[in-house]
Amino acid sequence: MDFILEAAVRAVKTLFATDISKESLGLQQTRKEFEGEITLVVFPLTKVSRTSPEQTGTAIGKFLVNEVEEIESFNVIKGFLNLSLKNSYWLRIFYQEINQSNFGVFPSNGKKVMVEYSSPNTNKPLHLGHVRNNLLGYSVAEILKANGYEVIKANLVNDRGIHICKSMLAWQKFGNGETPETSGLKGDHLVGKYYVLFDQEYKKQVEELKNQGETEEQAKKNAPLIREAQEMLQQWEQGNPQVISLWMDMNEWVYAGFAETYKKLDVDFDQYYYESNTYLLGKSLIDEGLEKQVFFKKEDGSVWIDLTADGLDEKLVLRADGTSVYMTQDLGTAQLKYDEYHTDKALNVVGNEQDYHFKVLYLILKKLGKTWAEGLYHLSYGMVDLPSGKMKSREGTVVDADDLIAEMEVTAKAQTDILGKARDFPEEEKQDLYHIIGMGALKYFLLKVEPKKRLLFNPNESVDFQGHTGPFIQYTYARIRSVLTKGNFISDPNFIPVKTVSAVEKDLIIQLEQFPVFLAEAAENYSPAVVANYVYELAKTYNKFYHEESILKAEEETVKVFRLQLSAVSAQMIKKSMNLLGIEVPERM
RNA sequence: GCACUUGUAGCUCAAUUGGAUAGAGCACCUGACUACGGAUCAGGAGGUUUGGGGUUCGAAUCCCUACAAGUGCACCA
Repeated sequence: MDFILEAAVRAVKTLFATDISKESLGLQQTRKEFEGEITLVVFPLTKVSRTSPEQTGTAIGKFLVNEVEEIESFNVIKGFLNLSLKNSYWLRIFYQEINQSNFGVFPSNGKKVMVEYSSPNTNKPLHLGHVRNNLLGYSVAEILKANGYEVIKANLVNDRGIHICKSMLAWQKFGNGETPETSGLKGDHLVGKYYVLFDQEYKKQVEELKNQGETEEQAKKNAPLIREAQEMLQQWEQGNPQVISLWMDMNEWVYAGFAETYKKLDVDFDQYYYESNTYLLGKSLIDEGLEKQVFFKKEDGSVWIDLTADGLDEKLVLRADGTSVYMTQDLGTAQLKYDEYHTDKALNVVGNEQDYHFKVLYLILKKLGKTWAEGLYHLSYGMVDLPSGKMKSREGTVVDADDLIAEMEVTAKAQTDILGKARDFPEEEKQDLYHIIGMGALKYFLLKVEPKKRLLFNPNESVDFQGHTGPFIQYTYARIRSVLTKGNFISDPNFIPVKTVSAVEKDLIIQLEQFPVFLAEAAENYSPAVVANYVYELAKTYNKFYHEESILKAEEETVKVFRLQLSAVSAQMIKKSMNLLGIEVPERM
């Protein structure tokens, strides 16, 4: 559309004797209710034209029709100059851009980005909140890849700390040697069971102590179970062989469980980091900071940074006993990641409860003089809430990831059975289909919302399969595939181009042409929701086209071929967009 | 208490980054198949964009203020 802007600049210079920049002009798609495809907003130009918006628009419109070959006609409504472009222009866009194999493919931009996501604790199975994280991280990584970045997907596993010791201790005390094999439980669920059990037993002890006259605070500190857990953590840090061995066993169970869930979610990682390896790393950075006088030491030996000048607090970066805190560790991990990959950007996909932490983390790194810290970004997303409020794993009010996935497949099967379309599919294809549709519904549901907004999930109302949903888009794809098959479509370079296009066809071409724009916007905003909304609009436009124009019974063979080509490209763009969201599309459903 | 985020139809979400009469889906009502796949399409009804000020030719969007919800403010991670 640059040529229109350039012509408009010339128009302003000729008509009003003023130089303006292209950037100061606003082009937008013409609203559906008006004639035309492209609209120039002329309000800002009335200052230099010194006439009404209507007169200004008309003057520029006349100039453009005369000067620009591709512009067919114009109309002015209020301060909006609506331009209609010639059929030949839209057909050229279709044949020379959209219908080429490299359409929508961004060349490498030579930049490297790491996307850290998932980052689970190893003391309990994944729940709906983690699902949102995983889908977001995966999708953003794919979107960046499609924008020409080299992407490294990383998973920082939180495999150490007091919470793991709680599961370990409960297992030791009450587990009777239970394993995933003997219990038939998925490893992460088995470990999670003991995490819950710990909490239950711990609460009992606290109650007992309170009955004996201790305050709540005292009781929470003095309960034998928590003391034992703390002791276990100390032993872990000292390398006690029994504790380490138990820790390794239970972590293995959890990893096996996670691997299964990741597979079902279809997410993957190029690099794993383990906090048990990285938690000590930050200490050299603490020394560095002390040397540079970015940090200061208090009398008790603890190390702090004063961020009050930046409107934040004083923040502890190293304990008095010399052990590392969360911040120490994350400073170290950030440095480690940079040293290994020298990335231009690095994202942390982490919930918005940690907004403050990352703000501080990035600021500290900048103060330490790490220029690469400019490329760090916290992709913060809202919590997933239930109608009853927040999910709490210890109170059993979580929506478990594995249960949810299974339920989605059951619902997908039920829907498919009602419609009866897959009745004679082979059994294996049916199973695949239920998974594709169920996950399509779930993933689309979670990704169509802007990341930073909180998400309400009602487990009692199953996720929709109609309307603004994943299955709607999948259906559109499957139907196109069906038409292409029936029309014996093979992409043939020796086609005869058509000369005219209908209104819907034009809409569809415009929609398709927008793909790279939205793809770039999705990357800029780190927002899969942009892609989700785009592909929905595209599917809707295609469906309208499908209903209004006959493809296989087109008036002429050339028109039929054109419509098949248009359909084929639409299918490709739908598939491509859905894949960016981590959603598969079925060939039939 | 302080800080950050959010507030749009009954419900779930959009709004080309300040542009036209605020758009979709679900739910509700009315239509469209002797079929290129009805998980679709066409139409109806539904709004003081939380309230109040301000900036602007123009505000859901920017500023101020009040309210509501969420999150954070550990020598936990």
